[in-house]
Amino acid sequence: MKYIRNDKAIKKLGKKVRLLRKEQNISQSQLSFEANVRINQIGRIERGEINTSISTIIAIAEALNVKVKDLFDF
Amino acid sequence: MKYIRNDKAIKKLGKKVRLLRKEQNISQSQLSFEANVRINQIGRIERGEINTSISTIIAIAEALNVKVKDLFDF
DNA sequence: TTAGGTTAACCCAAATATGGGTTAATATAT
DNA sequence: ATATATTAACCCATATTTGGGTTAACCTAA
Repeated sequence: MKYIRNDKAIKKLGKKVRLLRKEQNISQSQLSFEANVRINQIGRIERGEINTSISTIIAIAEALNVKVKDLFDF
Repeated sequence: MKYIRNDKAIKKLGKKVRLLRKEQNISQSQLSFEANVRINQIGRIERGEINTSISTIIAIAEALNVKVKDLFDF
């Protein structure tokens, strides 16, 4: 991951997504469908494995019915 | 831009970056140096041309001395 | 006008994310 | 214990970002 400058924040973001998803009692599969992001990506994002894009994060935030800024309040 | 689902938000983000940069009276070149992101990327992000990564946005936020969430308050 | 600084607009190679699929592991319920 | 659902962990091809560079356009001051 040569272009990743801050993997701690990426992991925090992943945990935040997982937390919000769990709070709403939905599976990765359901979030995948709602956000139109492949379940592979959802998993990788939650595990903090990838440096995902703004567009993907926006789609996930919308699917979780939260503001994008709520995913970054750390 | 096949993976971009929300180009309006990407354009808003670019405008926000440019606004904050102008407010601090620094050039793209200076922001590029501070964030360790190439000036090409800074320009493309400000113009809303690309769907940049979380890592790059975090680096830019830090260079602008703002919270990441401040870039998404729209 | 001229020089210098700033930004835009290209090009290319490499790194990474994404989509799409499969299979294994793990948890959960019956 | 046995299904069933959920998640992890792979693989690959393709799309996109990023780095790195160059050149042009535009502005501003000397």
